[in-house]
Amino acid sequence: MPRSLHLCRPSTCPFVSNLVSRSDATLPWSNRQLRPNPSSLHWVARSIDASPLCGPSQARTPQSYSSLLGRCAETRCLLDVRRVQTHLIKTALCPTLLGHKLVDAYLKCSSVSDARGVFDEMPERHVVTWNSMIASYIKRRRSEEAVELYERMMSEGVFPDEYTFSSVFKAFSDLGRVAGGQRAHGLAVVLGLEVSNVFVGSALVDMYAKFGRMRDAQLVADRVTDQDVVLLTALIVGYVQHGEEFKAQAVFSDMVRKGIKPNEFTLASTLIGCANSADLKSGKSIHACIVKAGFDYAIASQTSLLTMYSKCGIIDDSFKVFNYLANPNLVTWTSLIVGLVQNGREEIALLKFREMLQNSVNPNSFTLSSVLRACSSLAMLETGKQIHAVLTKYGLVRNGYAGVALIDLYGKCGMAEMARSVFDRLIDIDVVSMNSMIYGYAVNGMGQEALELYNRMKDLELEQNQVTFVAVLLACSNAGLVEEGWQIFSYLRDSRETELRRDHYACMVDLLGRSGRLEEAEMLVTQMNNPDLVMWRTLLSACRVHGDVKTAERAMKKVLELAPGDEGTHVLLSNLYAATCNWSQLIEMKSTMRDMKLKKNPAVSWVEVDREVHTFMAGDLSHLGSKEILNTLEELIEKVRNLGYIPDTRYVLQDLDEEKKETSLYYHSEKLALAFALSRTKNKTNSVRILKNLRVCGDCHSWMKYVSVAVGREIVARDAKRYHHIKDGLCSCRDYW
DNA sequence: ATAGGGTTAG
Repeated sequence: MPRSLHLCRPSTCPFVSNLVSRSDATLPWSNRQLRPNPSSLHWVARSIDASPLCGPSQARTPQSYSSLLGRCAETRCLLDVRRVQTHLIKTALCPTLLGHKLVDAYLKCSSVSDARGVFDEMPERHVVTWNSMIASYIKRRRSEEAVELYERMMSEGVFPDEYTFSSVFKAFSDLGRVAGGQRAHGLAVVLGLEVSNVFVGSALVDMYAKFGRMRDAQLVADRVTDQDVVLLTALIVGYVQHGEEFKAQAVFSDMVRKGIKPNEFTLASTLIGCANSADLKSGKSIHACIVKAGFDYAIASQTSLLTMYSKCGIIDDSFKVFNYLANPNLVTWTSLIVGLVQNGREEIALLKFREMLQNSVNPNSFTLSSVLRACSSLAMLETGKQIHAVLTKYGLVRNGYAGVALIDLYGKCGMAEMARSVFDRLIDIDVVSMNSMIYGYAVNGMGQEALELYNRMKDLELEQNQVTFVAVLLACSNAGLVEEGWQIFSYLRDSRETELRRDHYACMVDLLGRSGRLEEAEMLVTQMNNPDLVMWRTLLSACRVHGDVKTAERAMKKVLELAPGDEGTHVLLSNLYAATCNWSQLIEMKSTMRDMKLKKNPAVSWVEVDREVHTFMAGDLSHLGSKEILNTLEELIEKVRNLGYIPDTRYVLQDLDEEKKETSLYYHSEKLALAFALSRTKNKTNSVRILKNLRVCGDCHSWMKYVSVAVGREIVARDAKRYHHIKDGLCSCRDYW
């Protein structure tokens, strides 16, 4: 009988109702509710008597009720169980056995509350009933109630058995109750169940692994007499999740040697170990095991295989694994997307995400936070906002991971306020979310806001880590807060708590250098042991900003000692020579660069219009809309010249005459991108956002300030270093970058 | 009658 009959209401459809009652004897239990007046007690009584399972003569024996409940449990029909219970209450037959049957039937019908109701009414309960009740609480992650029952059963004089233990440890690990778990473990030892039952043993191994007590997990595993694949897999998972890939690998080889056959899950977990340690060689040997064992289509191990290849940087092989699978599930899709994002293939990640949706696979917070990371690296704000909407739809905006990804996106897209509103709605604020928010303020030059959060972290006694200090120092640096930065830096240097890292020094050198205190900056670099490339380069760029040729040359010497033939350095110094009109040095530098066959990393700017990314290179007029770009550019140039803009040809490194220098300035990638964006969004008043892979050029920076006045719109420009919010002729960086 | 391990993220 099709279940859809449930949709028919008996009272409105007498014909169907008749039909059903006539053929009643052949119906499964679950359709009896179609009868008129289904809740009547009389009806229950009659139907039980009339049931084909138990004729009138057997109707009142415990066996008949027992098998009736068995049928109800099989058909998973809650209403039937309730009816039998109603009938049963009037009898006083075998309460322990039938009570258990009722509890069991309710649990099979997924009604824990009904089961618990019966459970509580029972005068005495068998250990099996306790076990069923505890196990279903655990299955539903109601660990608190599971532990409560476990403790109550003992106080009522019922001893836990191997079934109890094999499920109850999970509740302790879920609640993080180490002491309680250990006490239960002690009892299991006393009852002789730790060593003799592999179910108990593996539950224990799993619990200790989840507590991070791998030594205890290993000790239990070693004591269990008949180790099996599940127990050893639990051990491997523990080692992998605590970064001991080597030991995981050892357990794996050991089990193979002992002749215990790894299954799909064992292979999956071992592979994650290979992925985490980027151990391609072991990963490939596990791949061979998978093929040999015939797990080619097993989803878990294939997903791990995909992850392993992508973490080893071989994303093409991840694709091969993925394409081989007929039915990738959500996790598989997500793994592929994550791998693509981690390997810098963000565009393909977004394509795959769309394909996933088209295949009716719904994303979760894992998927969406990865997709958001793709959006923020490409600074695709519009797409990111759509993902924000999807997160809202699934109720995931307050989720920590997704929230942090959103904060990063908005921070990196120059929308610190949006980032903050996401931040303020997070359910849990932790170090990572704090760091992202501080970093978001930092790249947007909002130093005070960053410091405020930093202080709030201290008030909340949130542990601060290396990332926190880098972010807050960067914030000081980008906002020119020298004193505040110096204070934090010296606090770090004097306290023994945190080890100062290269990045902290680099931020401080940057901060000192850019505020013109080049002497102190240089001193800080020389005070470090083994200052590396980054340090000298940081000093060098500070020299460029302040036109300090002498210090620059010392820094450059050091850089070239550490990295002979470093192109960035040559470019930086030639920028400096150009800016300070040291033409002879510039020419010399250029010929050295030519001799060394050094080429400038080409400048690229891009812009998102109508959810599409358009890329521009300096002087590249091959873009589809190049005619409209040139027209807009010309219009803009005329307007800004009237406002007082004068091209700053110091930023042209080629040896051209002045007029040609000016023209070459006009075709800088950021100008092309801005002109394009403006021409495509002519009748809009919101801000335009452009992005550049290198630092924004000085002339373009000043040009954009004029343009913001000319078109009356805010221009948000992200360069390699930070954000520039340009509005009404002023920039948030206060011409300091 | 009741039981144990797995794959995706900042």
